[in-house]
Amino acid sequence: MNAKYTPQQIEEKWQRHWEAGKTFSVKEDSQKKKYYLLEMFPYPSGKIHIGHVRNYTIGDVVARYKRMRGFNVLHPMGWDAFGMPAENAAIAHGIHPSVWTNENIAHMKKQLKRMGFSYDWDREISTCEPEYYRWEQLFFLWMYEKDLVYKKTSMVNWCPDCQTVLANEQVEAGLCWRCSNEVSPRELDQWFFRITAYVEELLEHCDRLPGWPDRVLTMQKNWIGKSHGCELSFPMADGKGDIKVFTTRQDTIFGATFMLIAAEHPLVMELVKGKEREDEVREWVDKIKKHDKVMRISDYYEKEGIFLDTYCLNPVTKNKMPIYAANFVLADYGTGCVMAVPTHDQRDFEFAKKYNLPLIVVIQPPKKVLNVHTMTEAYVEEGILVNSGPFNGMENMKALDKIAEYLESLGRGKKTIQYRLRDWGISRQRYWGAPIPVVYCEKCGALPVPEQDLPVILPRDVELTGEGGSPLAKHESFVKTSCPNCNGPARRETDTMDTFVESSWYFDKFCCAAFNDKPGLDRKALDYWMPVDQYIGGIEHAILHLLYSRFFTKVLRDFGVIGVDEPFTNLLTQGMVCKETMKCRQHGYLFPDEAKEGRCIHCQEEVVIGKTEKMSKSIKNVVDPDYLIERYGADTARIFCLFASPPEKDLEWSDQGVEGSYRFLNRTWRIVMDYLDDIRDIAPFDGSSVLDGDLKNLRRKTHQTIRKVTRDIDDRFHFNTAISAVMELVNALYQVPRPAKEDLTALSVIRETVDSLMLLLAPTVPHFSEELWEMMGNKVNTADSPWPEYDPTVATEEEITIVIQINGKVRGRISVPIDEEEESIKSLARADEKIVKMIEGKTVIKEIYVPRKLLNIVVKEG
RNA sequence: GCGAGAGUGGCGGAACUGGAAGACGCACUGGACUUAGGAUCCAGCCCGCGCAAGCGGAUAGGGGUUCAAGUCCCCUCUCUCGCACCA
Repeated sequence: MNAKYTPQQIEEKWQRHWEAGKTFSVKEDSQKKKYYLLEMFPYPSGKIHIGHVRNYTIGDVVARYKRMRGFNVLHPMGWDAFGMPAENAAIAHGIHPSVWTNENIAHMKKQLKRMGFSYDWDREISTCEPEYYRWEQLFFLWMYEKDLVYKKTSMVNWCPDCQTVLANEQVEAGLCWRCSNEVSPRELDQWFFRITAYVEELLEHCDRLPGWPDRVLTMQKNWIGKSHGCELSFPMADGKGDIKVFTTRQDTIFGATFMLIAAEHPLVMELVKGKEREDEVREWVDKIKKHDKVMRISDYYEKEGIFLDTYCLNPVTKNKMPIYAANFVLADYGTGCVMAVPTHDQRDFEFAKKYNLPLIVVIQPPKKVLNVHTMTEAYVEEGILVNSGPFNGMENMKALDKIAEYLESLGRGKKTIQYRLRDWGISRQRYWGAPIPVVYCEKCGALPVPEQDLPVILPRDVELTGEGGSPLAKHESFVKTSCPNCNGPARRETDTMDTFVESSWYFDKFCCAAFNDKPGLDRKALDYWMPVDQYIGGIEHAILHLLYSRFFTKVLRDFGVIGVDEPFTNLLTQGMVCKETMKCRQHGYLFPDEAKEGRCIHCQEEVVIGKTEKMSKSIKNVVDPDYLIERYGADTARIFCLFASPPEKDLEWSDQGVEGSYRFLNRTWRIVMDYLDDIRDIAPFDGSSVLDGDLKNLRRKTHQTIRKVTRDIDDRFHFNTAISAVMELVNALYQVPRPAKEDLTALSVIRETVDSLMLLLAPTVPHFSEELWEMMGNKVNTADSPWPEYDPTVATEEEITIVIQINGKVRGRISVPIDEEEESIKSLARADEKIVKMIEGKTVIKEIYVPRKLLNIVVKEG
């Protein structure tokens, strides 16, 4: 008899069972309702960390639950296998990135299997294989044809540490998203995906994603950054041409007194060409260009500019406006030129003060009067227009449209929309990525690789030195090729694609992993499985990955490859796993096992407990999943991750909490084992006889628990409260006096409770549940059993407590049958000794009765 | 600066649409069983006064709406996250 709970043995047994029986492999089945559950696939960095454990446990519970509810569940797993760490490891240790990556994949796969996740491993994909990335090269060609791919020379974000370009989305406050080093500008030839072609749809569809957290949608909307405004043109004072600006504040046009141009803008040098100041301006521009982006956005640099010895005219006031180049104007937003209204824009105000430029107030606030001589900051609130010709006296916000129309009638402007979103630069000067399928011919220029020549396979035999630049550029047999147009000598593109390209369509590939005909995606399979019903991953991908995936889905839809507009119907962003940090004065940060009884194991110095932060190797506050599995088993790790906090919140790791979860499993195991011999051959209670007392209560509690757990999982993924409900049921089972062996009715009620417990726990602690379930003599595994149903009649309480309030304060409680009439409750309350005393001598103004909850008697003195 | 979210016992967290604040777990305290237990089972556990039944207070702080507010509204404070010279 297996009396003791030994997770290690049980877990291996069931994992073998699932693998041998291919329990979780799925096929399209038009008879069954599909459910596609996806967790963000991992980068194979080497080992699974607790963040993965949490993410995948949440997903696994939902997948297993939906399966028990009768859905045809697709729950795949794969590897986001291209990326820089592989290349860095190659440079540091002389291992080829593919070897490093594949070894990591093998190890992490083993770890995932040890967690008991219900993946369909037949669909495993690895994005670094040509069978995968060849299709994205094909999509690239199609996009090229549709003008959704283009090349341009541009200032790019260059990370000197990673030796590569970063997309705008990958620069965080001027720092590289990966290595946190400063990003500097650099001029490079880059390939771009025209994500801006879909900007309006990407924005509009945000409102069609009710299953996404508001936070993520807001972040996406802000990132897209739609602004309504005007494009205005200001004639040059010398009559030669004009300068165009974008503004959202055309209401302030009468106050525009000077013009600003981004320092990097080509117009700057054009305007001073041949003038006395040309050299001075060039020097200044060069200086500004050298400033790091990170410095320019901080307050470190003051606003500064340089006069270009040129004027334009304000189209409505006809005033002469001096033109300056300025360091704070963005070259790639709007037209790169800005009309400056110093009275109503703080930046322009500071600039005007510094260079002694004229101010004109055009908006007066409601309560005070602005004076250009005494103003200390720009007035940016709403007000009444002044000094604005025909618009004087209007509210500035209401004048926006009128002024736009007026400027339009003058032929000086038109309403436009600007977006913050820029196109997605995908060129990376790295080796370990998908080659961009392009060749350069001396005669014919840049040409896409013909479709029949795909895939462009990433060669294996390269030398990785870490000296910068792509190693592919030095690989002669890769680089040298012939022009598809003239057959003359040509060179291949040696940049590779941003790895976010692979993760923008992997969820499609999972639907048809084995499908290898053009275009690599099987429309029939996609039509069955897509969209993903539930996507789960970290909030850190709220913009990057999720926006790119949405874009790619729309592109593939327009190619007819897929039939959905949006890839992910519901999105859950799980919180981070945090833990307190520990420090020793001599040895710095300590790993958990470097501290024993509050002392450092190296020097016996007392350990200082630091603040709780996201688990990270660099501050050593990590927990090794392997250790957890060995010590407690995967089921304990799983249930703890779910129980400690709701999934969208951060989880604070607690070793004692893990112990508590382990204790709960042991406690449950013990009571089931205790009853095992008596209930193994007994069928669950079928409702054919009338129960009372403890048994009736236990059965009610059982059905209530089924109801609670079902709702908690279904409605809101609150696994923590679902688990606490199950704990209550176990506690209730312990409270029931042990029935006699002959009391078959009692034992059948116990059996019903134990069966329900195992089924309710099956998605959370699958090995544990399967083992006990099997021991109880069940023939069909929990994984293949239907989710338990509750009987609402059984779950309903018979006696309820009605709270009696006087003036909103709880003054008593009475116990009544569930269907007690309002009138009789009122008279019961009035008869209550305590209540009588409290309302004596007072006037009852009214009584508020909330059915089955409370009675509030409102009284007043006298 | 702009935007979003959060603030509840010693701790993690419950409280669904306004209706018993603190479920469940951890920690702690006591008891039982034990040679022993850091195993297990049972019980107690927001704060103040009280032997007690009870009374009063309490959901960051202040105000409001309501018969009734952790929940709705307004103001203030604190923290977290995202964007950040986007004209």
